[in-house]
Amino acid sequence: MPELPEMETYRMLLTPRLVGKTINGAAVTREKSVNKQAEEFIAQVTGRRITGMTRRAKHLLFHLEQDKVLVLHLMLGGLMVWGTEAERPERTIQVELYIGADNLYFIGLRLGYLHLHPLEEAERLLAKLGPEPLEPSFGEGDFKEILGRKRGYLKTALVDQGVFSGIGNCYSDEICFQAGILPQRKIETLHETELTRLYHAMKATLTEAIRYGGYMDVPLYKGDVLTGGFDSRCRIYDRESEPCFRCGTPVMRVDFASKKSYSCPGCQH
DNA sequence: AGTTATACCCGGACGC
DNA sequence: TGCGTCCGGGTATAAC
Repeated sequence: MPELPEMETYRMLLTPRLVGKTINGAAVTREKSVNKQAEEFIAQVTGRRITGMTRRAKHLLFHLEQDKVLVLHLMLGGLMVWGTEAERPERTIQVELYIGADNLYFIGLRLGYLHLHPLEEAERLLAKLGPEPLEPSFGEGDFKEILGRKRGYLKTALVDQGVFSGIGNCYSDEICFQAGILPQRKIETLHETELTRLYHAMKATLTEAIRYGGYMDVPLYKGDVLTGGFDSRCRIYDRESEPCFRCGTPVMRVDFASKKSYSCPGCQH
């Protein structure tokens, strides 16, 4: 599911394609995906220029003229396709934006949404999110202090958007694997050196995932060779029973706290 | 404060 | 090909 690296990839790829352009129109085939009546949503985005693209956690923000912002959360299974009318995906499309000669198609918005807010309101809605793990100012000391305040399972804290933002099911497992720590460890049992490893694993894993375009399997546009490059670099996620890349032990799926989680019982402790 | 349960939502994968 | 069934999973919320 789209997490921080996937949304950051979308942000990077869409910025040169959208910023400075004007939304010529829109279509809403699933009204629940937007926060207004379809006609009102279309009327309010049409004619507005896109002034910038930013990301906060798993949210992608389309900044529009006059301090309006479209806040996108893809939740489970949501994705975007950028292409001409002829390249319209053979999928159910919930929302589409017409921008220049191309369309931006929003697909798989079941629980996901594209909400239009005044900038102030959007900021207020996003204010309760935890710090961005890749902010350069987010240091090892901050990481240890924040995690040290929590109890319970390590994985639960990693995917908690109020603790660190943007990490989901896949990357929490990848981070734990890289750090050599089991996701079902209780936070209070983690040693100083393990916290250090987790901090560096978090930075390294997310940075690498962004560099390779995340693990989404549908290209954003025809000829997009970046999106999804991390899929083949996932070390642990969704590899149940396959040999661990580090020690050969079969990867185990352990479900706890109503989450599925993959780890290696051989080299994660 | 942590933990668990539940609702949300429906496309698409799967089985027959 | 067609039709019915059911899963997925981040987030908000409530209850314990």
